[in-house]
Amino acid sequence: MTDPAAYLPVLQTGRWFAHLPPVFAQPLLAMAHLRQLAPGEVLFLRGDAPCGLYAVVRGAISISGTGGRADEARAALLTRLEPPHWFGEISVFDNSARTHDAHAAEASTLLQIPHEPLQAWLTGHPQHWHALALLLTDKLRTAFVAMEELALLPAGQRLARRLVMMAEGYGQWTAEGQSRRVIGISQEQLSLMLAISRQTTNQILKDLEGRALVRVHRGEVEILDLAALRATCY
Amino acid sequence: MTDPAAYLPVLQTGRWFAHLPPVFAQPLLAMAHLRQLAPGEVLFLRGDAPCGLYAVVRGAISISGTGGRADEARAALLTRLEPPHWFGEISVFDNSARTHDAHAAEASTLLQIPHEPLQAWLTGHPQHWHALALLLTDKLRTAFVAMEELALLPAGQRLARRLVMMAEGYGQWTAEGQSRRVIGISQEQLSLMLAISRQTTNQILKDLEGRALVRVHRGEVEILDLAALRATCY
DNA sequence: CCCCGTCTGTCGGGGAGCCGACACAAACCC
DNA sequence: GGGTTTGTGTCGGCTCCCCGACAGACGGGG
Repeated sequence: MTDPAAYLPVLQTGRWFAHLPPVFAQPLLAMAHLRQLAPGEVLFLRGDAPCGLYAVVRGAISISGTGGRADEARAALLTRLEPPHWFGEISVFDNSARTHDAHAAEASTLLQIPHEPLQAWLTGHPQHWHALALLLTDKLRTAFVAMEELALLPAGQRLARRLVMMAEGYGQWTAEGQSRRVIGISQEQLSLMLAISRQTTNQILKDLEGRALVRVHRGEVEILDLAALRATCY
Repeated sequence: MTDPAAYLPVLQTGRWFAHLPPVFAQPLLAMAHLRQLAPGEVLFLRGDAPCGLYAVVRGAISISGTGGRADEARAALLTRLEPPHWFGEISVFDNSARTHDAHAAEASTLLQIPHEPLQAWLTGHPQHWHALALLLTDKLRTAFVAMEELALLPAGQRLARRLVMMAEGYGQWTAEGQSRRVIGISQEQLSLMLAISRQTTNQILKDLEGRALVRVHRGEVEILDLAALRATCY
């Protein structure tokens, strides 16, 4: 499977790509290269020069921030991107350094639209900057919600909300109302995403399990009652 | 002073507007209306329909989020926008509801570029979507930094960093290395921006004052030693 | 199969920061 | 000028959550 177009069905499950006009979607695919990543392999690091736009079509990519200086170990995990998420668009717009580290959480396949060809094509078809900018507004709206939750909500509600969001693909799926039953993530990683300690995360999950809202397995959380889970967020 | 062009000198002090090509800057000004706001007056609320793009040219606008439901009193203050800040661009791009409330923190003057004329003009000149999107990337980068600080840093360092950012106009000024000596904001508002209680904010400020980094007045913080203040952030 | 690395479950101590309370000072308004 | 409103300074109790510690469970590789 060396043809990016083979992943069209996956890409179509994403809200952004599915709504793209064909005159933009087709050139995007035509410019795309396939990129295979082994588990743990680094795609780019904070501060790196722009290298293009990416889409996850298989596996999962961890987006994290190395807290300040290199000698400081504490890292914040921002999110975990699964198909059909697009990312890396900030540098496409402002031509500046990467804001975060990106590395493969598991064996993954990416579509890469390299920086220079993309810039050249957009220069010739500037009306499509608008559609591309919708990736930015999506992320900005998500970031605002996350900030507010981080500032105002106690750990339990933050965790519950994040589980709901992850179960629903962060609202990026084409299909309305659909949700994933099993979320594949370790408690450790979950705690890093929420700025909660691993121990507290475990405690909250156990509480949710006791209330029959989720079931906890090794390396994954199974959603038993999404509606009730959403209700605990208030 | 009823002509938007009269505020050109103010606008030119902003990084974004100053770097705009004249073929975009001039039509922007031509479409702009002046808007006067009394202290406390509401410009728009979370959930409102798009009403255009704004620039602060006098006074200050508070951007805040009403935490979830109306009956819940706790509100997070996101930021305080002073000249020559532009804002409101998210809705310009995705045509969706406002993410935050905006109200005048003091008597203010705004430039408003109404939604429909702006959309129409951009449809005719789509290459300028790119420049407009730089407002989005600026805010996204700022939001990422804020999220990481909120997640990882203790209250004291967060406060120190925010003071530095405010003294430097959030990096939006054309002039390099310049900074404001006095920041006009009450401790109450400062605490809301940082998700710190009013009492703790006061305690930290008093500590900084004891170390001769700032001086605290009623409704304002005076920066005495910006370099030393920046050093306390690590 | 067994070993070892990773993940999970749980306890208890300690601390940062929240919250209610209250006194006081500065601006503001008739 | 007197009363009101808004902002500042400060205390002590309390709570949520962090953190170190450790034991057990699972799973993958030699």
